[in-house]
Amino acid sequence: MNNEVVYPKNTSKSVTARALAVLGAFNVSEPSLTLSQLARIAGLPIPTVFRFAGELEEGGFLDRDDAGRYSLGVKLWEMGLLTPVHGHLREIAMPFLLNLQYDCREIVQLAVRDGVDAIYVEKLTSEESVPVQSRIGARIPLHATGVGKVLLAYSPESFIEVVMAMQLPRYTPETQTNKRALAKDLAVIKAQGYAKSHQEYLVGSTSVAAPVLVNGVIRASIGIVNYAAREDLDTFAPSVLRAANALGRRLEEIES
Amino acid sequence: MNNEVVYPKNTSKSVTARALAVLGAFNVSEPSLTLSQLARIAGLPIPTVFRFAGELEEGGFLDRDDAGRYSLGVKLWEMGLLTPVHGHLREIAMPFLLNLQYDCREIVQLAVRDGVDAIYVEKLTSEESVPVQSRIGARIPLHATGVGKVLLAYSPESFIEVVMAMQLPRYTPETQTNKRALAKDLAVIKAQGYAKSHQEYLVGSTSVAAPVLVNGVIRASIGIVNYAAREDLDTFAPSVLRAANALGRRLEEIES
DNA sequence: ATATTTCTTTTCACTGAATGAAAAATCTCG
DNA sequence: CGAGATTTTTCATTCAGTGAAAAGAAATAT
Repeated sequence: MNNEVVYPKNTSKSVTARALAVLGAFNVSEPSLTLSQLARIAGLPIPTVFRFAGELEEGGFLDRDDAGRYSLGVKLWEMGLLTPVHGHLREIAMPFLLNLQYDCREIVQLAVRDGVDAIYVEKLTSEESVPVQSRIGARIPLHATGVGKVLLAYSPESFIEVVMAMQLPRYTPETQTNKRALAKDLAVIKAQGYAKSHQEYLVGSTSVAAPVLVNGVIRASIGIVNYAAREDLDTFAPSVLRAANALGRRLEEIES
Repeated sequence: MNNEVVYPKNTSKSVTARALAVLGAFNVSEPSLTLSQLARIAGLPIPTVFRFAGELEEGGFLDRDDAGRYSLGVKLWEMGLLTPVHGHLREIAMPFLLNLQYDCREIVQLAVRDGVDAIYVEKLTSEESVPVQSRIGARIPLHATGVGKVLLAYSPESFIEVVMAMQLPRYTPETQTNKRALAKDLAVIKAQGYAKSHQEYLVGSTSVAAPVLVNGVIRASIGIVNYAAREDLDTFAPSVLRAANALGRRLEEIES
């Protein structure tokens, strides 16, 4: 008589990796999830997720509302603040961005490179209606925006080659997907010290961006954008440059 | 012959809790740690932390620099952005804060209540030299600051009683630690719709704060502060009120 | 240059903690 | 109120985590 229960092989992942998968289930369009959704997205059995979620909630990594829906917890937000990208860059950059915003009243952006794309670390806009363009944390291509091209232009030659070797997606008719043309763009940017971009990513958008150099090494990029096809945006180029330079100097000062 | 090795009892905590303890080892003053420090602070054996740290790094939750020092990873920052406090509050509030900053050029703060204290969700200042007062993410008492007292004043009576029953720490000679006097303060705040605070937390600081009400329920508090004993700060009270009201209305609109 | 200390990484015998099917409890909605 | 979906508990089973010890690297002193 064979009444033994079959316990299927525990698939690959470590306990820690599974727990993290639960946190990883959330994303911008689904910032709040039920237990079953969580389990489905994380690819784990419901009781397992139930256990993890309980522990994560305990630690403040997850929140659970009255309806039983989970969302990421305040603890994660607090930890994010301890991250170098926030604590060491955004925090220091903020006054410079604010003053730039004050000067030109355009959308101000701060971006860094992460892997082969750029991430918006901060975006300041006084427009109350939220245009979902360029959320903070959003990843954008290096070859098709002002801040992106600046980050690329000042990167080491070896890295530029890696990016050039990739398939460069086209977003608008103006996107530079031709490697030779892009290389020329980058040269121009380095020559004049800042980048102009005209609807290369989004039709109607124009941007001006400058590098934040710390002891000559690119650290971030500051830019202003206008989505309403404003042609004379580069009258603000000196302001953008001033902000980027000042931030670079401030960072040098702090790190010395 | 007894040569058996003694394997001591595995102390209490679950695997997940231990992994999270590793992340929890970081804090504002120690945003970057070596393996040994990490192990000491987390209270775990080095090899255990070594294993965890490897997995956490794998998932982007930790970063390791060339010197081998660990810091919290970009993934955590990205997750923090998905948190309701950022995605649903800070993001929407930002333009209102920015415009308020534009109007009065004072330090602008956005705070929410979390447990029995307030947390700064955003702080805008155009001052480039960083006064470490009120970091974003910092917890501040409810009874001794402008934004705190507003959050308290508009909280349910039952919660106010809980806070009143606590020992209210004194920070300056002006701090309201007397329960009766504090209750009167709160009544005044509700009557006039905003709070004034004069060096109750830090000598020399003055603040004005107003509630962000969503369908009549307190959600956050917006304030301006000046650390240079500026007496006439309340000339900006109408601006602060306008910003807080506008944000409240915007949130109602979005949530309907 | 060499010894000493400190920190990081690997190994491995051992077991405690995680697992998930199944059942029970609870919630939802026609 | 009953059928279906979702959440929570239970529990027999075993697999993944454990941390002492030793080896390997770095940093620091002699």
